[in-house]
Amino acid sequence: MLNGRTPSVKDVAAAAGVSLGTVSNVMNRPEVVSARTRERVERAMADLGFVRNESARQLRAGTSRTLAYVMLDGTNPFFHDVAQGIELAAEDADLSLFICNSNSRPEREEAHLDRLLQQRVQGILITPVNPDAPHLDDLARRGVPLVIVDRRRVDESCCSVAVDDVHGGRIAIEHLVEQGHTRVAVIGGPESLGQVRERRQGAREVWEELGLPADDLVHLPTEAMTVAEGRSAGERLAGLPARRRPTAAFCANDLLALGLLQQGTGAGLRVPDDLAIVGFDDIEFAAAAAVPLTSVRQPRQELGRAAAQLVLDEATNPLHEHQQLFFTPELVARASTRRS
Amino acid sequence: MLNGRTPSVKDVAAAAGVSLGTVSNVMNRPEVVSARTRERVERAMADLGFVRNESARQLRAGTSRTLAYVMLDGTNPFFHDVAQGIELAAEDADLSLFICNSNSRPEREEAHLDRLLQQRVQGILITPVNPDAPHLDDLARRGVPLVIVDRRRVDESCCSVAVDDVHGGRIAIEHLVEQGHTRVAVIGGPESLGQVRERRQGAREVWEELGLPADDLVHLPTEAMTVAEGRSAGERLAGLPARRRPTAAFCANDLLALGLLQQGTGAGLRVPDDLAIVGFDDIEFAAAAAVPLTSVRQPRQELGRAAAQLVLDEATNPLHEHQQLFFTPELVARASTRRS
DNA sequence: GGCCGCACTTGAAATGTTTCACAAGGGTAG
DNA sequence: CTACCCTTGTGAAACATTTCAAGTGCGGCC
Repeated sequence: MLNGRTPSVKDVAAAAGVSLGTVSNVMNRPEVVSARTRERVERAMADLGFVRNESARQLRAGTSRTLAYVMLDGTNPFFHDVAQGIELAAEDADLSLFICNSNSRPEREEAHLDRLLQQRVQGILITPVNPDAPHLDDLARRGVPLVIVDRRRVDESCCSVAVDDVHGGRIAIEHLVEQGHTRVAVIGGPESLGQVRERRQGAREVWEELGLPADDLVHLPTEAMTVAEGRSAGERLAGLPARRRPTAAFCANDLLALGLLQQGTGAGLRVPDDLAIVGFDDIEFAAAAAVPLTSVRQPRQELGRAAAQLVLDEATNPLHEHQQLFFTPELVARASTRRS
Repeated sequence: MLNGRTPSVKDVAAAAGVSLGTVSNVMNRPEVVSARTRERVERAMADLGFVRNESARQLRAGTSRTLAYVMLDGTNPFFHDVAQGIELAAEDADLSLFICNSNSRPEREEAHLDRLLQQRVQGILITPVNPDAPHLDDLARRGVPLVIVDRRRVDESCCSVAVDDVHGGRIAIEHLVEQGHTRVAVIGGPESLGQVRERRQGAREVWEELGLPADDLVHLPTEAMTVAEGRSAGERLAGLPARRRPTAAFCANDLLALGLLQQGTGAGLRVPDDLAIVGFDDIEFAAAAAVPLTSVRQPRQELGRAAAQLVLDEATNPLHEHQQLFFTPELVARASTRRS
């Protein structure tokens, strides 16, 4: 009778000798069906190996049971920690999480968003290539709950969860100056990333406030935030004339810092004595580096969890108002800046 | 007329003055509809901001456009590289990829599989906690295309893609012995992981073949394959009496190796002079460690890509036969074993 | 003029679930 | 005995799409 098909509620109903509606009730409101029938239906389900068809459920209900996170860069563990935080919150709300990766390419990002729209996901969390891109407005206009993670829009037209990057830049530099450094490199790029700009801005602010000469805060731009680019920055650093060469570096993220660390030690520098290094994000590998890395810690999982809560609020609470959540990063001092 | 709803084909049809069927044709077989009508329909779609409802499509078509990968441990970058390979293949086939993470917990794994079944995904790729678990049989019996990644079943009852772990263990030890080591630690666990067993088995085989005393291959079990466990193994290693203490360690994965490396250098050991280290997987951070790590390289992305191709074959080719794909790992020698 | 074939379009059926108004039956209060 | 309620179960409608057999109109050909 099933001739190979996967069984449907109809088959279960037939097998248990009840109506469709009753089977549905067993699944969705078991309290309204008598113990005897319920048992009979459950038995039939087990016998037939029934599995509810989520598409049909969703079609009827008009809403899916999934959230989605579009991450910016799958090679950076930071985003996986954020995703983990989201997943925990999603699990609590009994939702699935769809994880996508734009790999910093706007066209991939758009393709993913398109798919997610088609899937009618309940809400979208995203660390966008460009938080002010117009296709994000489209989403908001469509009424899809949307939260921007680890960035924010200038016009605050949707929720966002981020860290105070300017402050992060400040505490990194304060720490280095406290350690006695007076010539510091600031490494990061591309300039199009708001975070790079803000972290550097924080650095510059403090530098100025401390009355240090602007020339001694050396800006080394990179093309991406990767280990490889960190190494390349290290080479450029080594190429500077000795009297201009910084004794410390503040990297806009930990991957850059790890690359720099590797290149430096490979070239015979002692860290931190010849070159002190501060990273940003405090990914797990920062602490596990052979010279454990001082880093500006972002509450990675917490970021994700908070973002998920915002998106759920937007999805379920009619009185929802957009919020810009801010976390304050902290400096975690480790061996890479500790004077021996 | 739409009163807030998101527009459906029906609305588009009305707006364009055609029937439902025609709108559907514009989307799915544009060649059968005249240029004029097509244009009119497309205009209507754009005006209304129509987005196809994937649930309805899927319900009618009976098949979804998604694959899923259930990874074992989200904190290990290795699995993300595998996922990346799968994603590339999925993208080529115009499919979405659902990424889940079981975090090595069987109950999370089952919960994820349940969900995926409900979603009627086209195929499932999984790095299971236990490849021989009966719930995997269920999937196969249900006819869901299934590929096991980086493990294999003893009964070969479904496709799998893996690396020859015994061989990996062999080349790691061969390399260390070539470098002159005659007392070597083998670090890894828990024993329930087939890979740990096989990598160690390869190590033992070579050790024996070379006629070295069994006692000098020291087994240090760990509770998990994490950086933290690597550090703890390092402490135990340091606690051994000097004349029994190995001069080299083969770790069952790179996270352990990184932990060991960190603990060792922190305790003042010189790597590789006092302690040589070989890891396994060759994750990106292995090369980027401050003492770049010698590692047994798995073709991570390739593994994922091949697995995706197998699952697609099973999903689309009626003549599909289960295959056990094997890749041969290679040793990548770096500073952590190079005698200075 | 009638017929055929072609290019395009239509409308209804089907997919699997949930919901909801309603029915049936049994118990209870009046 | 009746009227009512409560519990339990029913069956049809609705969701948005795709598919397919059938229909429409048109031009050409005999």
